[in-house]
Amino acid sequence: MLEWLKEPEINFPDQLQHAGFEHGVCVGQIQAKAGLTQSTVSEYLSILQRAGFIESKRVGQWTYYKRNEGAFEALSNLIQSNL
Amino acid sequence: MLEWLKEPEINFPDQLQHAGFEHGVCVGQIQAKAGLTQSTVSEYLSILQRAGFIESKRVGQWTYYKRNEGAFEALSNLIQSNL
DNA sequence: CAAATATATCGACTTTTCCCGATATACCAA
DNA sequence: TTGGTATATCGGGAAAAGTCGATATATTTG
Repeated sequence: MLEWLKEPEINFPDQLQHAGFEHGVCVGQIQAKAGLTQSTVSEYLSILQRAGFIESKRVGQWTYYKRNEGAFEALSNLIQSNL
Repeated sequence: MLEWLKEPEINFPDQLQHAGFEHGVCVGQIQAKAGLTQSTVSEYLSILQRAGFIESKRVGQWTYYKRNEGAFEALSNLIQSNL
């Protein structure tokens, strides 16, 4: 999912017809692509958010998730310096 | 354990009296510091080795493990470029 | 407000991981 | 070769993570 969110236009072309990608990709799109149930994907996304790898933005009835690039940079640096 | 192996002299001073750190630190030393059983530590180390993070060298009845710094560098780069 | 849609949360079940004791293997010393 | 020490492997029980269906919450539309 994290890799998918790197290129929303390529991995979630369906969303383009309804909304842009300013705030990220909505749960339903990710769920469809993942092939897991709605509840599983929702929980998974919330875990990634709590871990800081993605951010969420509620817009109407949709919740959009997008990557927090800083977290990946930080993780990369952490491995390089502390591990 | 991976962090411990960064500075063997500091984290495993006992070993200095018996051997150097050229080949790393032996299982017993790591086990004592970890506070886990011998079997658990042995298995853990073999997993880390299979993953490429450490290398082992058998010397007599001892097996010494040391870090493979390249693996950490590679992981850091992987996160930065692919994730 | 009622129905429809999107997402979140809950409880249970399954799968995986963690960690142990027991035992096997390898090596050394006498 | 026998006994002692160090490490590896095996089998199982406990803990954690993954996944689901059912249900709750939030939002939009009529």
